[in-house]
Amino acid sequence: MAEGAAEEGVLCAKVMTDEQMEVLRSQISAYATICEQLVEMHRTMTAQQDSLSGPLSVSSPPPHGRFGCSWVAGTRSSHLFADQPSGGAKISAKQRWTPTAVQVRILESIFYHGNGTPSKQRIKEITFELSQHGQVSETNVYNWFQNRRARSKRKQAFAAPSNTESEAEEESPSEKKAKKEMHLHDSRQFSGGPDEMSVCASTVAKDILCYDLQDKRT
Amino acid sequence: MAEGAAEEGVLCAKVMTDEQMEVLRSQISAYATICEQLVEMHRTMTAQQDSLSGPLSVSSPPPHGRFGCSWVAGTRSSHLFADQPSGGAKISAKQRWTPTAVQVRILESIFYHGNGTPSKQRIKEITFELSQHGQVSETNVYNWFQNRRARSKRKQAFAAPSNTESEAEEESPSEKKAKKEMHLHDSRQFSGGPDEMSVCASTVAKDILCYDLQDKRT
DNA sequence: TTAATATGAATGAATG
DNA sequence: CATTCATTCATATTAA
Repeated sequence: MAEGAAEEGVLCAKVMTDEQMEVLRSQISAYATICEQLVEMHRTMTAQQDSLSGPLSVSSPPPHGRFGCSWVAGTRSSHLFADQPSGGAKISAKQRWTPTAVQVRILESIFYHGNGTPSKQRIKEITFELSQHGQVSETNVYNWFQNRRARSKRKQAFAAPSNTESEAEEESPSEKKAKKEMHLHDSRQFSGGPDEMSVCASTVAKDILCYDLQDKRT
Repeated sequence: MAEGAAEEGVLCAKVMTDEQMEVLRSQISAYATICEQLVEMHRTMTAQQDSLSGPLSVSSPPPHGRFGCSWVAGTRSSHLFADQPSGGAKISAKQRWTPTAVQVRILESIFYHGNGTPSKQRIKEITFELSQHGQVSETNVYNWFQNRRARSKRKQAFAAPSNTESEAEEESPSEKKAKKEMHLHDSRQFSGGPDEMSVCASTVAKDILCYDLQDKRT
């Protein structure tokens, strides 16, 4: 259905009232926030499972110096196969590190902050901070920044050419995916047009709704 | 980008187009669904935690790529009505590039021709050629070759032992259909965990939940 | 509809 | 740093 909005003409100068806009914005934002909060809560709760609430056994929380199996941090575990004999050695499954949502957020934030080349020292710091939210190693952080840089750059290179949006083909009227390269920091406001609202909503404000949600769980 | 459109005050009987209405409905509905799923997951997890507490030491839960990444970070979904600029309403567009038959043929041909590593420049050329037969981006081409290479390698890994080995690749473009071996049902039971052997339980639980969740997204 | 497969895309890690 | 590899995720397509 390729329509170039030619018959529109007016181009929706205004199809929604401010009130409607406001309401919708709130609604969507609320949902987005709740979702995000839930994910975080879920993660936190699971982490807590580790320390407290161990009626059966205690299973050694990360003692000191060296954490047991740090490299098996964020095993994604797609399907059911997670039985890991926690005995002494079973290091047969080397899953790659998977940053948690919080970790990603932190990393993105730092990256966005403008440091293209974190020094060794900086890496250490970041690693430490991230370790508060999950297992990480300095190598992970290092790789992450490397990849991040490369990716950004390549995206830039690919996005440059004037992508003549010709007519849709009869076969694949698909649209090029546009990856968001925006790292919007915590701006607690929903300013901007409707375009922004979806983005803002998912990154802003997650303190208040937390309790609200906990109450809601029936 | 705040595109104004706020001080009109038309107040018509109909302030939203049907398309916009539809989009918003989908969006909100999607959020609602996600929230629902998350709440349920959280609740179930809480129950699990209560009954069988699995004090695993590490292994953060994986609310990551499965779904978390896709809607929290990814945002590949429709951008609300962020397409008012003459875009009209094609929110239900496909998100994944699907090469046309002709494009596939060309790609296969090039691939077979022996270019294992198309350079950036080569990518551009190929992209241009393909664009004569449908929409493509350089990223698409890049990914295609990446995937093609990996796939060839993998397929080759299995079928080779007792016949003409050291072969290049299958020349037939549509000869990639091959058998798939089952998932490795490697039941690795916890064998000899002397002490800490309560790690598996909770992990399994989480996996189930995760799986459940991802399955439900429809 | 559901399950299985094929395949485009995302990304951590490795290599030069 | 620049590319590439390997693994996994998400979705499109097809089969049961």
